[in-house]
Amino acid sequence: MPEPSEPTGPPFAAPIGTRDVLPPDSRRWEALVARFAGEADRAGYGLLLSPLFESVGVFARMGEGTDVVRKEMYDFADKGGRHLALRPEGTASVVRAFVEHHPVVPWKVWYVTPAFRYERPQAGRYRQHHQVGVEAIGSPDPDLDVEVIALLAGFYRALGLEQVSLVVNTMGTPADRVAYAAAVADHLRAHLGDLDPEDAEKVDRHPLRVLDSKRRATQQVLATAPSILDSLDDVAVAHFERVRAGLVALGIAHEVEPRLVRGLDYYTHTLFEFRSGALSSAQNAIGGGGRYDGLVEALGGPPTPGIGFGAGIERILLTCEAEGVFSVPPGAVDVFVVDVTGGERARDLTVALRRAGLGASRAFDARSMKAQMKAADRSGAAVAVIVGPDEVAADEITVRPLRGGGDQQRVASADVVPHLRALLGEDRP
RNA sequence: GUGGCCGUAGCUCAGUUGGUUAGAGCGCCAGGUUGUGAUCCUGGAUGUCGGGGGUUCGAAUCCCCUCGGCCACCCCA
Repeated sequence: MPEPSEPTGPPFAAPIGTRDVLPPDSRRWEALVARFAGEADRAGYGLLLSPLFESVGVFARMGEGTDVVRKEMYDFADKGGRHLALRPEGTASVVRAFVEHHPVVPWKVWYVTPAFRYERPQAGRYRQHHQVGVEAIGSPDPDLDVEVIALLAGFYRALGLEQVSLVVNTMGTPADRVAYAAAVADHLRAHLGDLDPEDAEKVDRHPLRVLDSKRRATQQVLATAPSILDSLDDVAVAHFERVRAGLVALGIAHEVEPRLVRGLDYYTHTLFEFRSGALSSAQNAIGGGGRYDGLVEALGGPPTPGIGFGAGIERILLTCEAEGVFSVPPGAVDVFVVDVTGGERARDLTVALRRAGLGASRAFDARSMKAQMKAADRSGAAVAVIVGPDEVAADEITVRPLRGGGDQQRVASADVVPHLRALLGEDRP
């Protein structure tokens, strides 16, 4: 027992950068995930469930030079001394599972998962955020790139979002990528003194990351940097052309941004990012991905191409709010049982109604009828079923519509379920 | 990791140049005669003013530390 003089209050709160999502807000999450699942299912993608933590090496394959690997991972040693890490993004685990189970290709899966990164939180950025995503592994066909991009574009559209733009780029073949990185590094080294100091540090470690720097000094140097589009081989050009043609054919507006790099090292060929024009914060990337034709091999599998995307649930919901779309009504049961005879009848009737397929709730603690009716109203139920001494004596119950009018009436106990079904509509179970 | 702003009831916020038992709206709870919600009326509970320390006769108000939130950089979803 705390001393009266000691400060009270909860000793614990959700860790920095994390949050609880409570009802009714969580309804939006349910609905968003259900919508995504629907889109993915219809495109032939199956749900993949995989562990939230992996050997740290699985994620390290994202690139030793990336921030996500270098300083943002939640890694730890378990009691057996294994070096593990909480998933910082979705793709690596999927690829690991692919290598482990060698399914028939193309392997098309979707997922919904938390992702953990040790960063300073701000608007639209959390230490635990959540992503939905898909991966399609085993085919180099550029039309698969188009399918994946179209899937995400269709998801945004299904939510009602309109202020979403798509930028695409290509990193070319793995060889192109290496050659281009070298060319960029050469260029940057030639102008090392003119670069922003922060960016200058990255030149050796990760020259491509410098390309999308927003720093003014660096921008000057970048103006004369070589473009990836000039150093692609024929295969890469053909791939990119086919992807763009597919997007055009499907009416998916997009722009080519040759400086688009994205944070993960494994990308080859197609790279894309969806941005919201409705978010005021700097965190406007609401989904992105690309092709990773070397990653399966890096995780110990045979040379196998792959492509996928991840999309951030928090940011998507922020965008929906900003655009005023995808509002989800609060959950509601069909029936609320009010019992002022002690509660046994409410106990039995709610379960009976649920067994009959109806949504039913009730009040507890033997509260007054007024209080129970208040709770009934708050529950969102369409009707209240009232049980009092009179009803018990007559072996009846009272059915009272709570919205949309209609008079209450007494119904024989045996007829409750059919009566409610009729009242609630023909589409009821 | 760097910098700026902020932290008062469950929620949104007032709190005058530091001055008596810290307020409002919403929400919650209970009443408004004997069994009926959403409207209306009345009443009530809840905060040791994020936490700790300091200055002062006196601190929600000033100072320091700390925790947390927000915003920008960075990075990304």
